[in-house]
Amino acid sequence: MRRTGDQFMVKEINTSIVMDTILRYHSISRARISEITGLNKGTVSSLVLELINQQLVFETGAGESSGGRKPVMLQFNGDTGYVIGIDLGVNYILTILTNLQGDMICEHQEDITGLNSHEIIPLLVRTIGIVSSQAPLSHYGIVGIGIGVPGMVDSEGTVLFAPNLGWTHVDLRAAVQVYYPEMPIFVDNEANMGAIGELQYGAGKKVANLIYISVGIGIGAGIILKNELFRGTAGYSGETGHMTIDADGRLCRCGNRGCWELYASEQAISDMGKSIKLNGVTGTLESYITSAQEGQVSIIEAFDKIGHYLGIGVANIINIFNPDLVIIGNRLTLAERWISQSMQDTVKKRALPIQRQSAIVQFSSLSSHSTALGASFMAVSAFLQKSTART
Amino acid sequence: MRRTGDQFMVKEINTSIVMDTILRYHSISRARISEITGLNKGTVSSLVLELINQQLVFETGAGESSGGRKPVMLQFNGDTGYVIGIDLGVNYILTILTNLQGDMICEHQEDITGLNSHEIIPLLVRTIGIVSSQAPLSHYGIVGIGIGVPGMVDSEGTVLFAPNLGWTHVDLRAAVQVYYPEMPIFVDNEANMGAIGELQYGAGKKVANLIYISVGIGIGAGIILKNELFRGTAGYSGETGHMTIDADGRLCRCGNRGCWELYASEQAISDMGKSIKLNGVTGTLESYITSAQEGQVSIIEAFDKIGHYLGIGVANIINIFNPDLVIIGNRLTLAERWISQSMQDTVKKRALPIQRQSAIVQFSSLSSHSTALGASFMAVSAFLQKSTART
DNA sequence: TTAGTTTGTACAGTGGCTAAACAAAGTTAA
DNA sequence: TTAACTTTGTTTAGCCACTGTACAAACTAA
Repeated sequence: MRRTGDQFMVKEINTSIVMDTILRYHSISRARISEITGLNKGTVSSLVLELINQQLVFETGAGESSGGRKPVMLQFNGDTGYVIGIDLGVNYILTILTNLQGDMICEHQEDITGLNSHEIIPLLVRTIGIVSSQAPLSHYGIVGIGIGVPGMVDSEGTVLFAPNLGWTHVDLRAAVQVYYPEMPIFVDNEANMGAIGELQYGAGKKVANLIYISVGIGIGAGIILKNELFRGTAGYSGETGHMTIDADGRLCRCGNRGCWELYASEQAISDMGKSIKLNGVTGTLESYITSAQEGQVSIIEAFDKIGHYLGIGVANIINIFNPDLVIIGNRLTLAERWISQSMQDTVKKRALPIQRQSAIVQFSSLSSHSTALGASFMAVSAFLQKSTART
Repeated sequence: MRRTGDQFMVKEINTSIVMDTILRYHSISRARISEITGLNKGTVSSLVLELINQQLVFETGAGESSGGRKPVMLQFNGDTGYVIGIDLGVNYILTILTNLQGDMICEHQEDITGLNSHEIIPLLVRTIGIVSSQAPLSHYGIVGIGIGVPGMVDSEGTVLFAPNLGWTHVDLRAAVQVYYPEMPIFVDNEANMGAIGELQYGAGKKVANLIYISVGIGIGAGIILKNELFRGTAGYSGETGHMTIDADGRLCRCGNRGCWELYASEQAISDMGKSIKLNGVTGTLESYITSAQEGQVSIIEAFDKIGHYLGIGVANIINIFNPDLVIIGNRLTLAERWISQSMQDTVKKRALPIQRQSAIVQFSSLSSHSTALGASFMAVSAFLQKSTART
């Protein structure tokens, strides 16, 4: 049943409050923490002492006096440990190393075009080794690995279905765990990781309800509600790409008709491209962007149309969730310049007036790093939770 | 900032766990509660003693022995207080009186067709008086009032916009509070109340993620995620009726095109009815149902179509949320017989296979009482929370 | 120098929890 | 019938994290 309350729970809650306060204010004294949180000065002192002993917090010296004894300033010790975040894309692996504050130390990218899972996983493990070796010496070392995958992932870290990788039932967590038996490893959908990345380090820093829409070959969404990832009953929420926006529309490979991703994804621009008279365009998103930069009108109009359809789905999401923020991420952000205007116009036209007032729609501010950063934060979060739990 | 942990919080949490356990098992001994919850026997004893002193729980006598001393069975004292739940509909007020377990003691309905807010509110207050007078003598008496309204409601209980009532900015809570100055009063959207009603007393009793779709003149949704109502950032979530399901569809009064409620609501059936050759049909939902009962094919086909479009939106919601359960409520449930089949067929076709496995779609099991019961539960919930809080 | 302010620690007291002991009340079987 | 065992619910001692208060240390300002 539910966890019962006892003194350890109280301490855990309060330690976490103290920690969050230090993180939020960056540099703060014990006295201020006590004031802000409402915790007794003595309580704060004793909790901070433990955090210092764990090397999670350190004293940076005296701060400015406001007419009395100078405060001793505290800071989170971001470099006491490091984590690895991996964005396993359709044709690339992006592996990054960050400290506990999300500062990126190094990154490494590999092309995986045409490889199958038996080739990809060893390569992925190799990238972990490469960035690990770049980690500065620290008290805790590497404390966790997060991996974002373009497909459905169950709670055990098994990739159930990743159509664009051609994977079904690949137990990715276990496969990596073999190489790092003691390491906490977190595998989740790429859109969920992206949503967390934006919430923690991107545009959604001070926001409670955020929908991250990952627009690549298909469309997926990471849903953050009340500051928490919402995964759905079985972990399959956010399949917004298969939301019907045209009841009698084109047939989708999912069996449904008029799915959003048929009209507003990388796939959609390719489909449009085929029917446009091309001059030297090869069919990749990048090639269409080049054409648009060169001023080819038919391509620019195609992007405009994509933006319109993107806006229809975004407006639906706003009407359903009433979020603070909708963030468009993943590959299609490359075409922001040609998509943004028509998308925003359509959202303005289609979302209810009362929703528009509060909801903001924007493109990812972390560009191509949302997923990797989110994945790394999963590991950070688990590490801090474990650290502040019962001693 | 966040609430800090202290011994009172621990007690509150554990009291609430004990209370929930008693409610769930209906009749249970202290020893079993201790076993189930993991709380120490002494802790359970002392918490139960307080609940008994507050008359929230009582001992019903000895239970069956399992080879030792007979246990003393405990039960929740549902009749220690009563609450009022009100479903303010477009042309009716349904006011019910329930005990703290949701058992309905009496109900009262009034027709409000053609009345404005200055006439409706006094009438609503009068219905409160009528059902109040039916309340049996109890220790706490009437402990709260909940009201469900067909429109957007802010956190202060002001009805911001209720198009079908013709209300804008009516401070309903304050208006009722005048008559009952000390009474806790909760005003919320009718779909939110319905969702809570189904979660507590209806089909969604053992479910974490439930979407209640209220299909009346328009469509609204109450969203329960992780056992909690999700209201959105400003409280305007669930405006699913204005989700686009046909990108180039008909114009809606909201300014958008192809809104779901144009195709799958009471309004939709009326619109269809106009273009059907009628024999004696007057244009109300009831009249169409009568025609369908009489076997008029064009009407039956119209309902079938409504079911199809209802299914499209439901499939979208399933793909987005991955819920345990979707419940269709409000007026259109009257036509369940003619709508259900085509709706279920469409959902089966349109929701992703993996979602279908877990999600169930059904019509309300509380029929027309979901909203009133949900409203009454809001009051029960607040009362119990207050009672188990710090003494 | 002195008075006042601010910071952080020390210490007693509170209260809710746990573990263990125990009394009461039952069953089971020789 | 009696003895041994089980189960229930209360009591008691001890633990631990919190709070409030007192206080020393360190600083500002007049």
